[in-house]
Amino acid sequence: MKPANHPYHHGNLRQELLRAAEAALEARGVQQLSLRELSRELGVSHASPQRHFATKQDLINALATVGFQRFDAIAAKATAAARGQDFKARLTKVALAHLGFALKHPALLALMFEAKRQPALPPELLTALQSAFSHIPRILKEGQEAGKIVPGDPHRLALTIGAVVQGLVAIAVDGKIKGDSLKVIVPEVIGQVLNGLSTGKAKA
Amino acid sequence: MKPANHPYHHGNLRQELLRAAEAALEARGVQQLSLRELSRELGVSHASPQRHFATKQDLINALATVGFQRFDAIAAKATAAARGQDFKARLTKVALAHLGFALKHPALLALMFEAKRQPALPPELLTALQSAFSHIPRILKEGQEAGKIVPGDPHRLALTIGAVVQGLVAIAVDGKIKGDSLKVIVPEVIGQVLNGLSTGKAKA
DNA sequence: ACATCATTGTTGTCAATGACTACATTCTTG
DNA sequence: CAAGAATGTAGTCATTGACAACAATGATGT
Repeated sequence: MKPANHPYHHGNLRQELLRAAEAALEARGVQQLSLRELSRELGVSHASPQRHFATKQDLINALATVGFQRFDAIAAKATAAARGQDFKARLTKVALAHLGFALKHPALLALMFEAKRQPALPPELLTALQSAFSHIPRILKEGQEAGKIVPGDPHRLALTIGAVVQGLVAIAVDGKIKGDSLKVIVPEVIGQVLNGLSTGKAKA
Repeated sequence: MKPANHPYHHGNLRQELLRAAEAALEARGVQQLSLRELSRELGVSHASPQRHFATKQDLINALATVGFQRFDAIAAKATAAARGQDFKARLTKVALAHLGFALKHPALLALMFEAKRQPALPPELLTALQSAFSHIPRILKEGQEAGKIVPGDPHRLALTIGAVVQGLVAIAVDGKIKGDSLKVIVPEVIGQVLNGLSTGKAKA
């Protein structure tokens, strides 16, 4: 009846739903996320989301998946940009990339980590997740092979750095680190930790 | 009508609600938490929770508050038990206490951190939260005053250690650290980081 | 071209939920 | 022991997620 408004087939509903959902998520939180409200917002019927997300949890999982994919893309770009640079510089770049993402999309990040806790992770979510968390261990492994840091179990070393970055992210999201000081604090913290892991003891 | 079953006044409904809510939380997740279901479980009417928690969010906030209080108590006990011990030992004890709590109550911890993200924190929640996170900075400050670690800004140092512990917690909750190896890994990671922060460079 | 069928969107409905109101029972306290 | 505060109950409402039956569009093979 209203082909002027929109054709019967939206044509891009899935993407729009994800977009609107992310906006609503950042604005009102996960608890307030309502499929029907999203439908209203997009001018579609209340049942149309079902064609793209069988259940509300599926929409949430899809949100988490694209979140991890973006997370991954940003980290990959950061490592690429730092190619050839100092080992520590690369690590710092990736950490900053993580933090930048966290500060830009705090609610999405929270949703991502909540989704990670699901007992049965959807395969795509698992893939996106693994890829997103592969960068730091890879850089560490390279640094280890170059003899820059203590040998030991690479898994544990990655754990240490991963813990630091993850913790920094959690703290930064809480607003405990003011925006600009990030570029100062992150290299400092990374430096302190690397200092404890490095083979040579150059700096004080 | 049924004084045999239970008296008109439950007498302890608030506590029981919190208990049942925590159980349901760990069993089925926050999303599935239902006030009516809790009421049924406790054999009370569907409206009775309102007398104790005006809104569902209030129940969640109360859950988060008791969570932080327990968190705080455990950390306090750990520091007390390690009184007089090595600086590093005390830090490790607190970190282990944090991790122990996290592994015992993963869903509650997730809820706590989600609750922390609320724009307007209830005062009691804020108090409990601040108290729970006061232990590591205090130990660090003591260590700093004793000249064990680099002077610098104490806030930043606390940030570093806090980040590490928080990160370890997040990783441990994911099951990435198998139960027993905690006692090995945590001191190791703490040692590595402290190594980067310490004034003297004793160990390799 | 065009019939067939899968996609995608719509309307209608249902049970469950959180919140609200009016009312009942019990406890407290002056 | 009377008055009122606490606490619990029954009833109701709008909203929600899920489901089913149906409609419109798009794609495919011949």
